[in-house]
Amino acid sequence: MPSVADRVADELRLQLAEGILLPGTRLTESTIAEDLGVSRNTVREAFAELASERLVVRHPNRGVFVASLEPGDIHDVYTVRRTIEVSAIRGGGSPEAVAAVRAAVEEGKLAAAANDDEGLGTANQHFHGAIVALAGSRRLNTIMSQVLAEMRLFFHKATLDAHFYSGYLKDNEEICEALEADELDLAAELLLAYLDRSEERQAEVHGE
Amino acid sequence: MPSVADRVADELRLQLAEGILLPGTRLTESTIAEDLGVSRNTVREAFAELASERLVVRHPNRGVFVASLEPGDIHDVYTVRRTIEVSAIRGGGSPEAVAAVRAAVEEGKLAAAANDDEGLGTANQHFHGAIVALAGSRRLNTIMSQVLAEMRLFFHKATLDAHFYSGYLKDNEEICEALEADELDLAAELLLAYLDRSEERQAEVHGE
DNA sequence: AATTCAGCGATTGTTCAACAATCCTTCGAT
DNA sequence: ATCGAAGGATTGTTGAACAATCGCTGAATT
Repeated sequence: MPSVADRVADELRLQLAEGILLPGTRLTESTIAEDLGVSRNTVREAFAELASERLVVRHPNRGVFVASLEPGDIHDVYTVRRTIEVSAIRGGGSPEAVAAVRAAVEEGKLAAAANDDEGLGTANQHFHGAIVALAGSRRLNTIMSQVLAEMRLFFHKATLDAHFYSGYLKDNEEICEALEADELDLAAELLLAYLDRSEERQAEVHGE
Repeated sequence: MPSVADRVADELRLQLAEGILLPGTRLTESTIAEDLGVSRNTVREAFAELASERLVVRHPNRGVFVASLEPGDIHDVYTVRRTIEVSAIRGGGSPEAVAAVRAAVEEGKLAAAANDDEGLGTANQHFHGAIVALAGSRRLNTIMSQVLAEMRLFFHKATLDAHFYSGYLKDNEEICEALEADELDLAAELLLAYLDRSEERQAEVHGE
């Protein structure tokens, strides 16, 4: 039932997440229209959607390019994450919402046991998504999922280091435990420290 | 140099903010295309833009309608505002950013002296925009401006009461003073209380 | 009288073809 | 080597067309 434009956007989102389309790549309307067997106009609508999610940047009269994050953007993204995630965890959340956080932690453990780096990454994203979901706000959830989608864009460079996420497992476990014990201030503190460290690493990998 | 689609979106945004287009109104592609002298396809792109800002809702195969916020949405919007604004004010901000907050307060005073209800409303929005700007994050700023745009949609009912904003002046003054005195916790507390009260009022006006 | 349903009109979703405007590049002139 | 002008490619925008879908009207049925 989803419109064609939506499916085109989905397909592109997928290719962006998979790293098939790397930051900076130019997306030509006509070629994508041909490749996916749709009209140029439809591709255009899909582009508008992706642009509103910052996955893609429009250069007027020049075309759309896969968004590439500069150091400033990295800090900015983490500022958003600190704001939203820390606030969400400070508010606690329903038992089901907390259970979702726990589930994400376990998902990460399983992925680690299976040596599944890809799975580890998505588990980590689920974890942080679940944390925001604690606030129970539809809008915060969509904001967060957009931010996470944006981050996937430049995670590909980061994931070259196979052990990139491995250290996060313990952090997530600790944060989750504090949350479950209703030690919200502690949980918030741990989360904040985690985000700061994470930003540092990203800056390293991405910095010049 | 802005594209035609952008100008169409701007025009519609204006009409939405002005209350010319009220929530629930149906927007027909062809009539808008004619009215503004552009192609239907271009209107379509503008719709996509507005939909991504939640100013407008797409009902597949039925058309787009001016977004109308239900009670749940009101709470949701205020949840976002509490999260972002309180976090921003807790972080303090550069002297210039604080000065911008002060400027918005004075702007409100002037509007009040001139009995300019409209001006009072925009001054209030500037105030809260300036608070978020304290965080110095581009993304948080755009998120906030979208939220404010969303709120303008249902402010029209609220503004029927001419004294709706009048009470806010003192609040803003106090919050600003606390901020200038670097009493960030106090400022955050005042802001939070203000937002809670504001949500209550909105719920009253809008609630059934 | 109320209900169901077929058909109709209007609107959206999508495609296609065209053209102006703009940008990038290449090539030639200086 | 620098500069600028022509050329090609791509985007921005339009207009027209058509299928799909929705909501409604009005007729047939119970």
